[in-house]
Amino acid sequence: MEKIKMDIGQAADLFKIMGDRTRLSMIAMMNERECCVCDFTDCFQMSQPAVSQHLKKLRTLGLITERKEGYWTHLSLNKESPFYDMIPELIAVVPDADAHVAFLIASCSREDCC
Amino acid sequence: MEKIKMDIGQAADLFKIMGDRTRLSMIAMMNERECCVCDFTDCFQMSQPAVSQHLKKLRTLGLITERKEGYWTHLSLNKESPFYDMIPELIAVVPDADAHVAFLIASCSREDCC
DNA sequence: TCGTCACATAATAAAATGCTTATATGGTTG
DNA sequence: CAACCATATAAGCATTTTATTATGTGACGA
Repeated sequence: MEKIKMDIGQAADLFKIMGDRTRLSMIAMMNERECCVCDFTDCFQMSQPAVSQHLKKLRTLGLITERKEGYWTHLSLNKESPFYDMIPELIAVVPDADAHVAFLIASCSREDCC
Repeated sequence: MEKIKMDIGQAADLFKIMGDRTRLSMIAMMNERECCVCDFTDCFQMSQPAVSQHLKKLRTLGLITERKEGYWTHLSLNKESPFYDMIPELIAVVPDADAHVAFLIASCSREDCC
């Protein structure tokens, strides 16, 4: 196991990515289970390209991995990321994150996916 | 003791404020000890007004309190803030935060203050 | 009382952010 | 092959962020 190398600037980059309600929710949801892109377009009240661009930021930071299957793209937190271990701990600090995630996941109502 | 009320949007606001290297460092330093504004102008390679504007954001979120004494303004994390309990936990998640804070505090080299 | 010190505020400019609509892409299905 | 579906990318735009320089303010000390 390699030693994690991270300076405070990289930590700030992670906080910055999490400093948006939509992305924080996405991360918290993926912390619970693998999610399809369509889950996110279902959950959040914004256009599909807006969701896609938030995902791009998560990808650029190396936070997520994808698995394509038929029509759908399934997203997970990237186990190889140096941030991977931090994420559950950061989410755990947020009061009522569990309830919020449960609510969001319940509102992903596609039957033909996920 | 009142129950903390916080939705995910407010948590995102906190992450956003911490999503800047300078402010994250300031918060981590104040998590260690009370700091003077001059500590920050010493530590960070930017103008005094830039430091002042970062502090304004921390104030606007209600994250800090001040104590004036002679020339100097001493800053602490605000115990009344709903975020107060979260901060040490969030800082604890950042690898090597301790070493970084120690380095920064060591570089605050005023002898007539703090 | 006048200059100085720590700090805040104003004004401004450059860059980044986050949305929108329109369009492209690549696998799927008929 | 052709239409379709999930998703990405491009382009445009308003807003926000973050720095800089210049200036204001109020406490302190000679």
